[in-house]
Amino acid sequence: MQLEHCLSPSIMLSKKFLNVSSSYPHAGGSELALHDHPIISTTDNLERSSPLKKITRGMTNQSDTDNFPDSKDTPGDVQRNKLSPVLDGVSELRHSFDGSAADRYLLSQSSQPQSAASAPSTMFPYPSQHGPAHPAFSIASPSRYMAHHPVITNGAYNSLLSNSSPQGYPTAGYPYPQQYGHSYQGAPFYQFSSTQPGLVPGKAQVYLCNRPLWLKFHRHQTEMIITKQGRRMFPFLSFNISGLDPTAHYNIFVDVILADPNHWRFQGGKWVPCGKADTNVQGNRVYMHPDSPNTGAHWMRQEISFGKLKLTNNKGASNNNGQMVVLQSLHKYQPRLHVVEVNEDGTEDTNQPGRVQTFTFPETQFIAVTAYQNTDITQLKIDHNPFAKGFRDNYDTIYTGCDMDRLTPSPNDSPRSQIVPGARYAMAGSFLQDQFVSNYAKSRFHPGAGAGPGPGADRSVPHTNGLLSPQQAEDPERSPLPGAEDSKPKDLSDSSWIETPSSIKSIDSTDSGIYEQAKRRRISPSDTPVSESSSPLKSEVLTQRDCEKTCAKDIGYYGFYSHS
DNA sequence: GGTCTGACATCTTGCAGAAAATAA
DNA sequence: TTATTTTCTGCAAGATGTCAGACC
Repeated sequence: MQLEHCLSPSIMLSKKFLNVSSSYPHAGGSELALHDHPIISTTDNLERSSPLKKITRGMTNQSDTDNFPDSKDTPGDVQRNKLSPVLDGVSELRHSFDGSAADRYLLSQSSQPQSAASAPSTMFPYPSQHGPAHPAFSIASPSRYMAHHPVITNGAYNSLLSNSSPQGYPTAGYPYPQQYGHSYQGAPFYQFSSTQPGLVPGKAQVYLCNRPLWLKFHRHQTEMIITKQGRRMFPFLSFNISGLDPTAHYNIFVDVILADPNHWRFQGGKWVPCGKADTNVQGNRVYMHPDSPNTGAHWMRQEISFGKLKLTNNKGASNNNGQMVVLQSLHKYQPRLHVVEVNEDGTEDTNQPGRVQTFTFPETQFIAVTAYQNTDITQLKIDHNPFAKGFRDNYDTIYTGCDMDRLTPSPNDSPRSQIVPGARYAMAGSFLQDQFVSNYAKSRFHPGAGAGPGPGADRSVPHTNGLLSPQQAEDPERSPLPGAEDSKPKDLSDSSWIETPSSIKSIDSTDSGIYEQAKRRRISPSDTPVSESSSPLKSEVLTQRDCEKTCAKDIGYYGFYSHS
């Protein structure tokens, strides 16, 4: 076997990148109205004559099992998909509870429009846009459209970012070269209209599945650790796609490009630009989904997760198996999703235009770091990443009981728990649970039980329109279930999370606010000591214990999960 | 002084094999 | 009763943030 065939397509793609100097493209496309949420998506008809495609299939398929078991068509997946219509039946209720959880289950194309209309719009499609606006990527000839260190410049949405950023980092003022796909319409299921400028009916729509979690981090300016051996992203990129031709074949991959031309530094508790970014760094910037190439039906059937994607600062990592993306510390990056229609054998069809679609989600921007700078980010990581559970304070004494409860296997609880056999796994947290489900589970835990912010209160980021200012993001539609309103769940969390404006709290939280408070007090230098007697922690513990008793008896609790 | 690196403790994940349950 | 499937258990590998020290 030729050595070249052993390489990941992403590696080979990156090789093409290396031959091109970086630039700051300014395509200057027309910018659509930008309302509540900016959409940055491009689709380009690019060159298509890639020899790479010919080797894609074999290599990626080979890595399917090893690298991406979650994306396979496991029985659990099938089961999950079968459940979708049923889950849709309670989607409206879930939206009342928790937008992130609803996101998860509203992915089904059969989702009910009426539900969507009343939903807090935590997830909505980002339709691709067609036209040579942003330097979208082409499998066939990536170098032509993207340098190895391409930069997307900050534009309209960054004004929103800067407005919403607690650090107030200056990000605006850089003309965005991309066209915006469409403006946010306020509904999670945006229907294409051929009359809309810049949109092409029948083209793919992409949902950022774990958008609420991304927004939480984005509020504080997401940081991603990069190490020599590679560090996984958290949150990781996870998408759902619709609008593909079920029978056509597609390659789906992610690349990471510079989000702005600055070198960043964490100073005075906030990120500030400091000099120019080094755009000459070479290395792999593309991560091909192991399932690629595959049919549109395959991609649309299941979540497309990039949980195994690793970030590294090791330039020599380019010759790994393509699992690692080489970045530079203290630079801001923007991941992008690319959907490329290919022939059944994985080769590109050179005769048809419009087969490359690129999607950019501003909330997934992050600054690469070798050590966390912002303690808020650290805390969010600890709170939401199951692997970091060991760093959660009071986990054993406070959290275990509720954790057990909230993860009690339920038919609908977690797609993940359906995939993994055994109660042990159902009980255990997982990325998916943490990213999508535990919010939901927490809602279960406090179905109007007046549980306060404990597990179920969110202290940081609203899930409605995460790029909005906290004031904007206050979701009037986020009405709790009857009873939850009476509980005034915000009260305690408001008092416990000092740094975070109360207005951006939501009931969407992956984890307990209890230990979050404890840790926040411990870590945050700006925190003021809270006397034990008056600590909300104690009251929350009591509340939580009460909840443990009541939840088990709560008929509504089970009814909420009942399919019938 | 800022940034990077590697060791560390803790936890999750994934796999293999055993045990239990079910079907033929 | 036997074969197959499902569930459970144990363990190694891997992922996490922290911390101290090295590097620039």
